[in-house]
Amino acid sequence: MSNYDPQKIEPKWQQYWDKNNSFAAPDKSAKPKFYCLIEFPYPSAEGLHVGHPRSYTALDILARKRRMQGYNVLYPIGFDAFGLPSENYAIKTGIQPAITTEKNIATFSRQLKTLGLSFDWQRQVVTTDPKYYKWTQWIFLQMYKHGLAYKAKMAINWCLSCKIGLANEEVVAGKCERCGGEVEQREKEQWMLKITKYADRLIEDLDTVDYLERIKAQQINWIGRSEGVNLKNKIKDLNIEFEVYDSIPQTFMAQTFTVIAPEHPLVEKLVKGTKYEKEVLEFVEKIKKKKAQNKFDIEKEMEGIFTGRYVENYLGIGRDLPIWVASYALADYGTGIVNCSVHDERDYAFAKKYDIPLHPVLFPQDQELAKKVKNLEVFYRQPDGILEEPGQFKGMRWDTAREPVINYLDSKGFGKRAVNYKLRDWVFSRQRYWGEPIPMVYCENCKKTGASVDGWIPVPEKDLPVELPQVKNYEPTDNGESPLAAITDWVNTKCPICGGPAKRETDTMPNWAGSNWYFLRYTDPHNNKALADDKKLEYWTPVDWYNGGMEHTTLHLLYSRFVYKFLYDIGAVPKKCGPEPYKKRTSHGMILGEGGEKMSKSRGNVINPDQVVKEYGADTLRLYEMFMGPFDQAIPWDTKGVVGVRRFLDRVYKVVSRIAEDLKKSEIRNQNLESRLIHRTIKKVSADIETQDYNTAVSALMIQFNGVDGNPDWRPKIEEMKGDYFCDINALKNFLKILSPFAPHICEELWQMLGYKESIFKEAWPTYDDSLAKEEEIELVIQINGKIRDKIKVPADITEQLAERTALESEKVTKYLADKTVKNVIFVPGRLINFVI
RNA sequence: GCCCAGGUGGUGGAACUGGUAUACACGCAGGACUUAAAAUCCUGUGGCUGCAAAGCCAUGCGGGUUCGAUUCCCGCCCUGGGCACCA
Repeated sequence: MSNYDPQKIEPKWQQYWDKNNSFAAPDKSAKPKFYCLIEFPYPSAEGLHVGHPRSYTALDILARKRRMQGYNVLYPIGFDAFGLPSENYAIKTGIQPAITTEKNIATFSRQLKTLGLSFDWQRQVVTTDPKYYKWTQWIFLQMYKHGLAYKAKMAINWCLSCKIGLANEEVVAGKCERCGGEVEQREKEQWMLKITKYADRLIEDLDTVDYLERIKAQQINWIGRSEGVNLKNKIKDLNIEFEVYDSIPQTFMAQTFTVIAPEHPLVEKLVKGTKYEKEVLEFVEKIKKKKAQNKFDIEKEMEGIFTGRYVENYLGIGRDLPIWVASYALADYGTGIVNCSVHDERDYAFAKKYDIPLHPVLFPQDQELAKKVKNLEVFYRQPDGILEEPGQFKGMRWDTAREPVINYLDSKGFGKRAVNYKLRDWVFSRQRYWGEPIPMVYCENCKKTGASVDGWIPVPEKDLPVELPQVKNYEPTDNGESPLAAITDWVNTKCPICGGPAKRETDTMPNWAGSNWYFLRYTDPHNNKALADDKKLEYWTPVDWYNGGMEHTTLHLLYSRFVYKFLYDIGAVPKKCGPEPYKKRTSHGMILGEGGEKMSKSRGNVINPDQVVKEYGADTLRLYEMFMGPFDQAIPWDTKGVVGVRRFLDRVYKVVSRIAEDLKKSEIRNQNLESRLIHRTIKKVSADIETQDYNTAVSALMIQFNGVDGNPDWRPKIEEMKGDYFCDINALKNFLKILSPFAPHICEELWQMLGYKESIFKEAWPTYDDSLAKEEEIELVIQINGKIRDKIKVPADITEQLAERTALESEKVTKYLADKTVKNVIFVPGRLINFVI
């Protein structure tokens, strides 16, 4: 009898699977298909993190189970390899990002392979491969042709230390998400993608998919749809009309002033040539500077200045509204101008500060409070508040008045229904080297001749990919241009329309560009003619189950849904695939360091998966990560827990290998020991995998092996394993089969020891008999007034009468019931009987 | 402030649809084996009182509904995640 040695058996089975192509997914099969997906990693120099295997193992378990259940399973892997770290490393060392990336991918691949994950490696995709990013560029061109990609001068978030423009999503609490450095606002021409056009569908179609509720909630929140009215306004003494967005127009009669965002282009026109001009423009500059530094505290530093202008006869009610520039007005939401009233908390505070007249029209029932509202002593807005104005809505509640008021404003021509979103269009340019070149050229001549409106011309599809040239200097420039701008050979090109001199776009795409659509490429990774073949897309898409980090909910997950919908609309993805890319989306929790803090190099609490595999084995690592706690929660690493799991596998190996040996020597007899436990375990493990309760699945496997109260009813105990003894081999086989997705190597090994020639993964997933999965005998709890007084062993299907009679025989019960009247008896079949006295 | 999770032993955590709170694992204590240690195996292990039998108290806090509440309702407190001047 040899001891469990994962270092020996794990590489052996990894090679076996590799050699036999065990997990290759054929594009045609009589079996039903199942596509499960994990977020492909960024191949960082640090190598694999213990967080990676948490998600990968979870879906590996699912993939292996589905194969055993008779599905044709696609479980692919690839690398999202564009990104800043490689480029920053290149800046420091001069080593090309392509070289670093290749090295890192090799490391990642090696590490992933030691974990025994059942990926189809032949379908690997790498986003930095020109054969891949050809199609990333192609998608951009389609967006451009359909008017979804456009260039705009934008105030962008500029990270002073990375020297790069950041999307709103990359700015966290006013700091750069990557480096934590200061972010300021800069004006720059940027390529934008019109994701806002899909905002409604991105919300509505969430109803058709099976995502965790919190994921849906977060996406809806992020998109931030708001319904209201755009009200018409005219500036007094100037022939300028404008609209303001109002999402709570019930109180329109209360509006007494207007605020405009400091960055709004209209500000200049308002004050031009007036005595207010100098002061207002100085104020605007001051606020802009403050905003840029993100040192703005709204509460304390709400600031404003009067422009000297008025809205004329607001909605025809005879009131002129003074127009103020206010620090709290946003330039890029609604129209950047707001009509304000006492019934908005911020407006109220602002008006109080600058002594602007207010006019309440909404009052509480409570007379005391109503008086205070009237005297402008408090801010007030409640759903059950009663409207005072205008006359036709007098006496209506604030909440029920909403729709009638909107209809009224609409019918009077004061304004039109409008919808606004918090979601902004997606800034798609980066002034960086290590990304997909944006396939556009600029031709001065074509702009003059009118062949192109703005001079921008898409690179013809036949010339794709626009390959990234090699550069010597990776440092981005302070003027905000990509390092590519310095490669004149590359920048200077011919115009595809007129053939004259033209210049290439030197910005590159953000690193989400490649991950937007990688799951489509897996279906047909080597296609040269299309991003993927229609037939293959139809067969595999949509993804059946996608697991990934919660941190990607508003970034990658939303972006890729958008891009997919676009591809679906233009027919690049066949209609048969449906309008949503992922049927089901789940999310795993982070693995924290042993102290409960985030793992990081600086804290010195990083656990290296290689080390764990070397010391305890991949099966132990896998099983431990599944056992450590609820899959969707953050959990600190605990090396002691790893030891516990390893002990379990040691015992399994010891017992099963011994049984296998003795079977060969005919010292053991196979006998059906009628274990009910195995039925229960199969049921529990099967269900838990589906609901991602991996921790309780592992617990059930441990109970199966150790037995209830340490008495396994299907196998001999170790001390009984001598001479002539019995084992329920069928139960043993089933145990190994349901353990195998969790700990594949040890199960293959033991399976082979038991004398089977084929891989255990060719076996069918075990079934169970539901009637046997139930307990035969139960402990019936006897309660008196809800307090437990005794427990008796009875058959599980005991009737109420019998249960009551048996219970009354208990001494403990009679003691309590003596000289008491039983008022009521509650019987819960299979659980308890409760006497109410 | 708003949205979403969550709060259970010394630790990670378990508990069906309102029905035995603390499964499984770690740790700890004791024992077996050993010259010894490690490993392994066995036993015990929520708290308090008690020699014991037994009893009482325990799922963040305070109420409520119920024969019975970790689970449902109301009001708080705390932790984590997301959003945050969105008119």
